[in-house]
Amino acid sequence: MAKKDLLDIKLENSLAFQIDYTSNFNKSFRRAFHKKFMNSNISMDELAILLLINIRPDITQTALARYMFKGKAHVGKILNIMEEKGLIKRKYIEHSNTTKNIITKKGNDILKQGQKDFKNIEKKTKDMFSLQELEQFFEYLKKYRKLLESIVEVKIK
Amino acid sequence: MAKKDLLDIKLENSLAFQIDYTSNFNKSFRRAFHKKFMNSNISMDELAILLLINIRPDITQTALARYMFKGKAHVGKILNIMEEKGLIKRKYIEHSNTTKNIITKKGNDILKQGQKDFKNIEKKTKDMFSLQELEQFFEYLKKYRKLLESIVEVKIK
DNA sequence: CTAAATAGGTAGAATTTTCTACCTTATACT
DNA sequence: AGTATAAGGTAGAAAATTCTACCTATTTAG
Repeated sequence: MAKKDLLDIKLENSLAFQIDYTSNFNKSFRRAFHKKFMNSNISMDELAILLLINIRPDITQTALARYMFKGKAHVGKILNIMEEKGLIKRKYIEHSNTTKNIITKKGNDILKQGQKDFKNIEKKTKDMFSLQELEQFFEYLKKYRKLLESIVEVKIK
Repeated sequence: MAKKDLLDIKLENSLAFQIDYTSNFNKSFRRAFHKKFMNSNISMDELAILLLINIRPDITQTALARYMFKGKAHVGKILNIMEEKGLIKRKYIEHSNTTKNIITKKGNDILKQGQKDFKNIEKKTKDMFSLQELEQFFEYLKKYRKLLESIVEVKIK
């Protein structure tokens, strides 16, 4: 297993490597999770979008992209697929040059299920991390992003 | 800016979202960093591979893949590109069914430069994080990966 | 009022990454 | 020895993501 090997190599002391490693791990997890539990054929990105729209019904596609740190073109494609799947309905708003994404009945059902799955993860999270630890963890992550920003400007298109 | 907006939305309290956000941020950073500083036309992945081979000259392609949490097919392709670029020389070892990747002079020069860039980041890291904080950060990341593992098995092909 | 700059959005090509299947060799087992 | 199983690798298709350029509408500044 990779994890054990990691102990005897210097690279593991590098924060950049650690984050990267976790980042890739996370990505693989998302895929595996999706395959195992999302019987409704929805990706984690799609679920994240449903969650975001649910909280902020008027969120624009560009704002979605910023939250998710993906390109707006990419998010637009995901949104189109979501409409094809019947999870949302896209409606162009003439006087504001934006498209409103409305969660359908089907989308809402899946959202509810997804929220359950999310809650499950959050429960597990709370079992493993105290509130204080969690706050600190967030703080570290934020600090790390700031660190990166201080080296080059990070932006999306 | 997305960062400010993040404050007034519940999703930001989710560890999964935070990690994901940082993960994407990190990826964008790598790209931006590469564009700005890696005048030698080498990607961060390629540099990571050089670093790994440098530490462990006999590392196999599959092991590389495990460290980097990518598929071995993908790493194989990166290695081929690296050979085309003249960073390494790939040499098939008959009696062991493995391919040894040897860093060339050119690869070594770039490695040296890359190590400098890395050191720079590590210096910045040490300015921002105390040793204790860093250890804790690593611990949190490890714990997070364990958390994910407890939900579904995460693996690469 | 008008021109320039900005923000939301889309299309299509290009790139990156993953997945699947397959080949070869080494190792384990009886 | 002989066979099953695992490990290192590769090829090619498929999927995900990014990039570039463009269009439209809105806002801003002179």
